[in-house]
Amino acid sequence: MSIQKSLETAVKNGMKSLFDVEIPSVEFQETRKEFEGDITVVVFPFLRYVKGNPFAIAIKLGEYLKENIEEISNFNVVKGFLNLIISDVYYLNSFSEINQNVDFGITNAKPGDKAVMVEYSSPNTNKPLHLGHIRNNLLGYAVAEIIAASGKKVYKTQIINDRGIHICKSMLAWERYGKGDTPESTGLKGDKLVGDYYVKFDQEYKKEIEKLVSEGATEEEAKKNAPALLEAQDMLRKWERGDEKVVALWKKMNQWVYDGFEESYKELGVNFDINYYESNTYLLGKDVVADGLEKGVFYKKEDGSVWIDLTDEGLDEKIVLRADGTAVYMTQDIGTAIQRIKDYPDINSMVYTVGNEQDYHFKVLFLILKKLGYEWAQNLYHLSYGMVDLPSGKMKSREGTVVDADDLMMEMTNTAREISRELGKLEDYSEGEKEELYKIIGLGALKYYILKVDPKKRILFDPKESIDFNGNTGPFIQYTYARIQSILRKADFDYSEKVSGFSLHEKEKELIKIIENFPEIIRNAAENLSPALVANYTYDLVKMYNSFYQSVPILNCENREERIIRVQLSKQVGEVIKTAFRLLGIDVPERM
RNA sequence: GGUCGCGUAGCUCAGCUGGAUAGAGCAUCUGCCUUCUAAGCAGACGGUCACAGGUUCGAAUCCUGUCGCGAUCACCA
Repeated sequence: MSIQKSLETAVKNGMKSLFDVEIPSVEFQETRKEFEGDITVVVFPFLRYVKGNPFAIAIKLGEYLKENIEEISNFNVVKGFLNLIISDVYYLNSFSEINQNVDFGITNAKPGDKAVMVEYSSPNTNKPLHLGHIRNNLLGYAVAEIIAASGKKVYKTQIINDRGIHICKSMLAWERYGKGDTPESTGLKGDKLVGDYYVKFDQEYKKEIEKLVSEGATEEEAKKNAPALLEAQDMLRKWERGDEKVVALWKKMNQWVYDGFEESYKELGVNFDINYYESNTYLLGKDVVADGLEKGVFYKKEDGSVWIDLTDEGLDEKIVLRADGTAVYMTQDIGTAIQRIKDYPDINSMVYTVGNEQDYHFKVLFLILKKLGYEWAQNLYHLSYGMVDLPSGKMKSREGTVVDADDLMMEMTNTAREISRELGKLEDYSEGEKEELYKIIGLGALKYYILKVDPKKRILFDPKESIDFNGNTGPFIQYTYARIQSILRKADFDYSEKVSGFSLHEKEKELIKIIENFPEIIRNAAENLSPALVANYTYDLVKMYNSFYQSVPILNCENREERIIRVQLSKQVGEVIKTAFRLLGIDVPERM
């Protein structure tokens, strides 16, 4: 279907008939804009098979192609670069096909195909979501959407870390100092309320340590023996025994947190198909360990702990079960992975969206699953991303140096409101419509800001320098979309017919070329688990469209056929923007 | 110390499996709103692609080493 594909065989045939050589592959690239042409064949690699002057070979090949390939209207040669000029007819036909495709860019999953499970977010229930979670959620959600658009069924999931000492700390502090406070009574979001008690615990704990130290204890002893910690540990034991009172409190406070998270997720525009809870999964994996012992994948040390030796793979030995038979993090993750395949037999691939601090953990996890002989273990991916750092360093929730997710989203909306009011283009919108729009723009700015960066790079976020709304930003792209919609609203004539018989403007041709790439970009982004590829593609497209928009009249174009193709192009660009942004989880406005 | 990742313009980032004179945005400066939304467009300024070797017709891209930053190397999760 693509011209490149048919050109490849043509070039091979040409080399065969001209020089009697077999060329294994042909390298194409877009012709640089300082030269005339659309696609360039790099002739240098052929020198390995044909002796001679690259310039002369290129000329001969060019003549052959012009002669034999209908779409090639002309060519020129610069050094070893054969620049081919593709006829307008090709581009018009190609665009017409795209234009008729309602879901251009999207490949639908075929029934019976294997599915992918994408895990992201995976919060702790003792503190609210912060900027780091935002990156995680946006990446995970976008990657899930992109994989789905590339033709696979996707399940989105999160594993909620709802048990452990941290949540007991919040519970304890709430019991001690909470005086029965609830989200309703305080007006606080549930996750915020619980988070506050987590901080409160830490403060009290520190005070107790200081007190013990002043009474003569060493720092070590004080940390271990502070009453608050002992009580929290006691609470955890009670929880594990199923103590009714503790479990009830645990359920109540976790529910507050879930309600709070739900609000944040909704605001952020992400969702999940299935939730897993650690309270259900933390015991998983132990039987697998027994199985692995039998197979000889693991071995037991004298004290009874179970290990895997990965030194042959250049890694260390790693514990998979404690001497007392309890599970470690790794045990749990092994068990959970297997459980998921049991729960959803149609999946054979999983993507874990987790920060790069856990690179090692996932390397080991995947290796263990492979050694245990699960064939789906070949298709496990760690979508590893860099931390979001503040100028002051790492975010630490206990020290209060965090950028809260809800606050940040609200600030972005506020900024959008200010800018929008200043521009004053929406007098006829109702307050409700305006507020909705500010949210779309503010969140668009935030999401694009984070997603346009290669996931594996770390992001330095300076809260004092607000996120931009001009240039390579979400609002810039949204603005272009809105502009296009404005044109479409005004286009009160039938522009559905396929037109021809005129020569394409340079910008029109460039636009078609970029649009043609969209499906390839999605495939690429899915394969590389990189929404940034989609973001940057969209930017390039929009940049080109704006240039087109400024340099030619669209609705006011004299020639009827050209007017039609320009409106069609505008509409198509709008659709690609909309689709691309949908994959990134960003909305587009009709006006702004 | 071992392992992994990153290092491109003053700042934030693109640059696909090696290809022609390394591209955008922000910031600074110049132009463009009586025509379809100026959150825009056109242009100027700005680079020893961290450094040193190597591979080859050709290296920001691949390999090796050095330096810098980060992460990790828990019977924590």
